[in-house]
Amino acid sequence: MKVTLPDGSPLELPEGATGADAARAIGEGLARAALGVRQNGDLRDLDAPLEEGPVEIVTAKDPDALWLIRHDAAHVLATAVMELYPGVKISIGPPIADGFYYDFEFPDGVKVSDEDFERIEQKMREHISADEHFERTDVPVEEAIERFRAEGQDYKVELIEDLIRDADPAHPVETVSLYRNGPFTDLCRGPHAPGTRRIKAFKLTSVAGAYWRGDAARQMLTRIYGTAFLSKEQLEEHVERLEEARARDHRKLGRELSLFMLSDLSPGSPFWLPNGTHIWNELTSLWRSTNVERGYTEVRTPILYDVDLWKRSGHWDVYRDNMYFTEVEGRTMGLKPMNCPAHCQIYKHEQRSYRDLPIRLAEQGLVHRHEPSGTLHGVLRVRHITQDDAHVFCTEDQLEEEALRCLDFGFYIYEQFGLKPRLELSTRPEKRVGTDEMWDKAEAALQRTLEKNGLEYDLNEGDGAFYGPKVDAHITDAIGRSWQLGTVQLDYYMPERFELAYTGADNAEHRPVMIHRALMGSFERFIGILIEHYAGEFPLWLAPVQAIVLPISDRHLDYARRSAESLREAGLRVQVDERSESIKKKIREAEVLKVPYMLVVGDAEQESGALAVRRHREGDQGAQPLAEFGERALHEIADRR
RNA sequence: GCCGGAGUAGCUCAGGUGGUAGAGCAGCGCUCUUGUAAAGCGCAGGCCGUCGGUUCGAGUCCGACCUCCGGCUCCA
Repeated sequence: MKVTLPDGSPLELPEGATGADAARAIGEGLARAALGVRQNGDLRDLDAPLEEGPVEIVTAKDPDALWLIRHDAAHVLATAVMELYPGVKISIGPPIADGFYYDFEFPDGVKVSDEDFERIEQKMREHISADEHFERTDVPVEEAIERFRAEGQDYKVELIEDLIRDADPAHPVETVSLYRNGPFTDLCRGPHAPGTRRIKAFKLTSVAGAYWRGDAARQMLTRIYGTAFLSKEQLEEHVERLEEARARDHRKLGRELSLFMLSDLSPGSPFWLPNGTHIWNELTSLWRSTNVERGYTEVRTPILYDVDLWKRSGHWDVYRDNMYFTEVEGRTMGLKPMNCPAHCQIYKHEQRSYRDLPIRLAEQGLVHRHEPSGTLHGVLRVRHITQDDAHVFCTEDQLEEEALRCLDFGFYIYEQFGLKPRLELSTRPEKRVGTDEMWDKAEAALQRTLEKNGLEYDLNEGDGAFYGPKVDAHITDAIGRSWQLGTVQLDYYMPERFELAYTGADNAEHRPVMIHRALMGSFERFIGILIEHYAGEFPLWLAPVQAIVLPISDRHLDYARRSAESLREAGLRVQVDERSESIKKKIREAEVLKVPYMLVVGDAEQESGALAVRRHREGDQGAQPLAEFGERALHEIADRR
């Protein structure tokens, strides 16, 4: 048979040759380095028979190599756990972005914690040094079911039964593949590296609960996470990267830089300290000025409403469990979890003409959502949420144009911070309102908007809001979690529920369409993301303390104070370190607090009316006249650099 | 909400098998008056998350609850 190598050169092999044969034919070194083989875009076992055509030998250099050995490592983990914990049931164990995991159901009363890792890792090492071969066999489904049932591996039985059930009737599933390494056999699609020894470095990282099949109504399994690499150095680098990431965790920086605090007395509700409030206020003023520029008008609405409003809006039916209610004088009131019903009230307050549309109402909307206790996370997931919310009321004809404006606005905002979120288009869910024509139109409008502007996005089918499709902007935090920032949602439903109307040119009543839109998402989350994005080293315009004056000794205090005062008058946030500490210490502390400018003043500066400017991280910039420094700083702020 | 782990001074952390708490940094006081990442000495600081139980005696053992951490489900 004939195969072609990536460089185009042909290779003649005997009939039934495998990837391993091909590698050996090319060279003994490649044969040793080979982990798998790729044909027609599929990764396959090295000892699987080849097909005619192009072939690629996968080695450690291949981007898929990590995926392979992490998958191997998951099997080795299960091997070790099966030996150490008789009676354990195994479910699934895939490779993931940073490593792998395996989900187990341990026998009653057995709890696994990270203290058990050493023992498990030890057992894993034994199986790795034995270099157990991954051997694939394809067996009839009945046989596989029999086998796993006899072993009491109910999850495997369920997996196979589902495979059969979900198969395309034209191609029923007749066999499944099993992979055996040493004493352990697992239901597995493969592929695997030739042997366990290819796992050069691994480490178990954490244990956690995980629902079987991701379904909260089903069994909670124990998930063991780990990671694996092709060399010890890679593993060490990975551990280092994790530590660096932890250093920019917004919860740590929030405390160290005195940005916000959290209290047991109001879980999920940040207290913004003076430093954090400065950042908040800068964002507010950016928000306010850009909203005005783009034709929005700002409104303010209550946070507490009669429950009738929530019944009318549909929130009572679908969102009640996440809302806070209180009773006053026999009347049930609910804290708003969203601002849309409030803005609908404002829309309804006046008679509207088609000439008025689009009406764009913006609000720093304070909403409360009772987020499940286990989901709270610093300022990224809170119960007290201040959205940079807006609702655009427009005609159907205006919908596409308005959606585009919203997205464009979002990008403008993200650009100010150098953020590059991923976009997701979510389409009609199963449970929805409105006609198919409406959905067709709304989805097409959003999609056209994205594509016309050459925006890349992932399609998230069936994940839209019950009233309309949406485009979300997502961003990843320091520890790899993904968060939704902005959202643009088209809505035909709310105007219906609230009987919103406008008089058209035809003098008849028409129903407007609504766009719900938040760009930062919430100030809380956005600031959290910014803290991590900048690792606490904010650009000058956001920095809570923009400059700190550091007198060399007490006799320079007066000049220090006067300099600070003059810079404050120019509009800068400036402090003075008045303590009788050494200049070294004052500098060190200002550096640790990531203050952008340190202004050292001693005899020389006092005499010439200057400041010895030190930039955070960059060091001494030399002396500058006070006025000149002020000018430069103000320019830097204006440019939002 | 679910599974697992944790809660000791403002912060970071020590306190085998029960005998009424300790360090560094921060804070305060004194000395030093300093030129670009930590001067020295001293002092003060804790209902050991909350409530209940076991015990002569609980930071340590048991239970419940609260909060936090890592995941899962859910979400801006």
